Amino acid sequence: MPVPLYQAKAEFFRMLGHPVRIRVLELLQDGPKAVRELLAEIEVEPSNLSAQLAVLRRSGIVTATRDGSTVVYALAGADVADLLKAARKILTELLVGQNELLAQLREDSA
Amino acid sequence: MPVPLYQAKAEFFRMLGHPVRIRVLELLQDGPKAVRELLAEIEVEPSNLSAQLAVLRRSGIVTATRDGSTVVYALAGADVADLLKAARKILTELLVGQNELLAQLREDSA
DNA sequence: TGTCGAATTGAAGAATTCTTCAATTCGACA
DNA sequence: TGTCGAATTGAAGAATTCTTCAATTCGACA
Repeated sequence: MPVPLYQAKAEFFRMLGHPVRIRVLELLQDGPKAVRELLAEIEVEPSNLSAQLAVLRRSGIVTATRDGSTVVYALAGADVADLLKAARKILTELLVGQNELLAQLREDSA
Repeated sequence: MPVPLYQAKAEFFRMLGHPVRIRVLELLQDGPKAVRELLAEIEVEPSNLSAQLAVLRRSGIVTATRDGSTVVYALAGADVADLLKAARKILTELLVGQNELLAQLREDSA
């Protein structure tokens, strides 16, 4: 029983749908990072970060390797940059649209 | 108090994270579609589809216009195709990776 | 105006995801 | 071996999202 493709896609996007996970992926675009480094840049409890890293790991989009007493995460080679760029493009349009709406509302009440 | 960008991004991806919503966006790439047409192609209760369409509408990624007794949805101009293409690319890599893992597991047990 | 079909909405319970805490794993090093 | 720090895990409650039902809106048309 193969998972329908649109369901796999939905799960993929849901995996991206968390602020901490987004920040981790963005940080990893500059290269591998230890958990401690991530912790230093993201305001979140260690156990919470671990949980979010586990979500990313389970999806396969990142890999974790132990290096002495620290664990280093890296993008699993996938081209995350393109995805985030496409997302940013749409998001920009959407936010601009919302601002225009806001502006209209202001005019109406003026 | 502006919404942090990474939170806006996370909300955006969460908005995409539902099978029905993905299918709607894919169908709308071929042009505007009436709700009845969507309903004919997606196996889901009318009220459920409406709820998912409401999520898409609220995000601004689609627009709804009334045409007589039917309502027609369309992409709000945003370049959704690029996004879905980038997502498919990564997803393909991830699924291939999972298959390789599966193959290894089979070997191990052989 | 009255009625019909298309679509949406509100409400409520089910299901999923998040967050936090305490406990555990694992390697480094004395 | 014993202990420390780094990171993860399991569990439990809180929060969010999903699904379904019944009720409502809205235009078309008699």
